[in-house]
Amino acid sequence: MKIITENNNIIISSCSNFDLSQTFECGQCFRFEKIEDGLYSGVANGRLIKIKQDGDTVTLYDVNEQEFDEKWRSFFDLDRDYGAIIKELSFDSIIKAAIKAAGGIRILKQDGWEVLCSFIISQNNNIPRIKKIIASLCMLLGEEISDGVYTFPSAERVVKAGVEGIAPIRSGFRAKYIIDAAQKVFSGEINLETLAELEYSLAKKELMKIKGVGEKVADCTLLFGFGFCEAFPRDVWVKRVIEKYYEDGFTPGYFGKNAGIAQQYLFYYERSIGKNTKA
DNA sequence: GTCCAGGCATGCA
DNA sequence: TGCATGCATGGA
Repeated sequence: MKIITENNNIIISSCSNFDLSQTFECGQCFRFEKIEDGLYSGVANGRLIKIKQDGDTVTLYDVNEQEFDEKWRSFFDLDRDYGAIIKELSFDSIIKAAIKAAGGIRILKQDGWEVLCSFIISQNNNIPRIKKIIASLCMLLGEEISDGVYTFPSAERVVKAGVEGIAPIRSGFRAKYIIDAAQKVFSGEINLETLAELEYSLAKKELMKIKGVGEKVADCTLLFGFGFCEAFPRDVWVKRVIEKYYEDGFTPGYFGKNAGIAQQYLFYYERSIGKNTKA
């Protein structure tokens, strides 16, 4: 991997195990959209960013070196050796096939509060609608940083809006969960600043104090927002994979300390099969 | 009209 | 501890 700055763009070349479309379309984030082939735009780290991939070259537009080092390097998880992880994980034919299909996924290090809130919204819901609800939450309570572009609202803003206040986003029964999460985060009852320092099981317990946060939402939050790669969210797709291919041979801990990354490969893989075989 | 969607809270055995 | 059911909403 080589990184240079050119015309206030960051150009990353020889970038292995990094595929933008897999990374943005594996369901870990909800605020990035494809503008054209290989070009994505979205809001993260409090700003709008455009990013493009051409072969193994990735360009971040309008980003200087300092901002890249402070924010985007960790956001795209560029310092993790995915090659080594893939090698370690390639111990059965199923995960091997999943890696073949999804080995370019990077686990994005997103804002913890945003991830928590997003995955509360995700429950018993479909991805297009999850995106819609999040977009309208941002428009309703976020900060407009440029024309029609909004940041994700703070927990404080959400608490102050209340269940009635967020009614326009039409999140249904999840509204009370969103408010409970915002209340606990804003009050400090749950401290997201120090959550990453806890042991995985303790961090998970903390998040599950929130109404509407069960094992799956907690695991997604820990994996996508707090760097806990051992978190293995069991959603319907992954449960399907386990039942279909592993039967009884699957135990907690099967994928080890990078179970979360394996989970994303399997999730993407199983969904892509569905898409390709739909006559 | 019916079913489903990156689940969870609740009640009951 | 484990299992069935309801839940808001919108698209297929």
